[in-house]
Amino acid sequence: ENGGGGGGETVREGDAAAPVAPRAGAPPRPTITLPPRFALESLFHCGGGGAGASEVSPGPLTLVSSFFADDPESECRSFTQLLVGAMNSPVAAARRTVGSAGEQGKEVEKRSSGGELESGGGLVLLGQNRPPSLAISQPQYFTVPPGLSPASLLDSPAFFSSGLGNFAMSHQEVLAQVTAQAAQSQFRMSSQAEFPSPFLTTAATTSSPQQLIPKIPTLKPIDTVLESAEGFQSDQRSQPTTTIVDKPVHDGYNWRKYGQKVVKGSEYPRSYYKCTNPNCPVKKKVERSVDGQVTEIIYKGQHNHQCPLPNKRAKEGGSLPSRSHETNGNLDNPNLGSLDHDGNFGKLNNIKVVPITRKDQESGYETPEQISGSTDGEEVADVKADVGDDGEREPKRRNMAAS
DNA sequence: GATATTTGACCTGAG
DNA sequence: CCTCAGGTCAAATAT
Repeated sequence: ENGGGGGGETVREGDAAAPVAPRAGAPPRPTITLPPRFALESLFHCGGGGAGASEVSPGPLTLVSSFFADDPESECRSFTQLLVGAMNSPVAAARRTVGSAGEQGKEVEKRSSGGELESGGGLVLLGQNRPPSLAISQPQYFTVPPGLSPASLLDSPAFFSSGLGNFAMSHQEVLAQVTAQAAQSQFRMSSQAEFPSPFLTTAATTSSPQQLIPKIPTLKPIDTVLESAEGFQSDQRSQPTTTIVDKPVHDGYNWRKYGQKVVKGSEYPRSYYKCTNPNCPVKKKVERSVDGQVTEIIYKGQHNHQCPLPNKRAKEGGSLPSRSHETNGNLDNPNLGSLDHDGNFGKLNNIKVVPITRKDQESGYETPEQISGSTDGEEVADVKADVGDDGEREPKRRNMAAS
């Protein structure tokens, strides 16, 4: 049963362990050193960031989306598009047909066809919620961006060498790879485009898009060297595994780990985090390999607050400087628009944003628009229906107390 | 002492 | 109804 296959994932821990191993000459495995929290924050959510950055903190996804939409030149498409493309590709199709796809496959399929959020609590993959306005460049077929793309991905040994011979590669694996790689690209793209962060700027100005991949990691860091991930390093064409790096829990917000568990599907333990903000319902699940490399991150809900200041700890919570209106319960920040599902994106591997559903939505902060560019009343309806209370959870313990 | 993490137990929902 | 798996709680422990 170890089959899970997934496992292998080919994650070479050894390498990962060696964060910085600039093998002379060969730039094979760039180390990913992410900038300290503030960098990420400024990059993705807390918007603050850079001077030039829009004052509103657009969600990472939004950024990404808008970036792509904005920059056709890059030929890079949104993650969704990438996925779509991947799914539409013969190979993907073949895989689907094969039926090896698991639940995830279903999700993807749905997305590829509708591109809409699964309000039912489905996962929303990165870039999924591009607002209609941004969905423009959605190709019916997908084009392959030079720097990275489903095609190259599919074309890559990662996919083919292992999958070609046999479509045994689980859909999940494929998805993971696509996701990760796309995320990588988005990450760097958005970084360049939207955030003139010193780090990024430097990287952006000094390297070509493609070079950025390896570069990003080098964005350097002040002191926080996050583990490196295989996926990131070497060229995207040959990395089977998609481990990205970064300190799992730092995306600008403060998280408190409240649990960890080994899930069946993955051999890696999954950690559960909650946003430390008092009323923030956001949670996230982080899966990491034994090395601590993040293999998957799933966000749930939306922050009902601005992200804490970089230097300060979350506790300050509400005292964010000028962050305009953070209407509680309704951050309808136009920019956040489609997704700011809490600015996540900090991590790159598999990033999923899950709309709060039922019990998770105690606060019901999200709005349909935010969740998916498409208005999906369901979500909200659900939220409201369930959100009777303020946010306190009165879950199971009730029973305990009763007894 | 306060806060965060770890970890085993418990609860819930799905099959 | 039972079992399994995922998710969460909260005491213990660490920082």
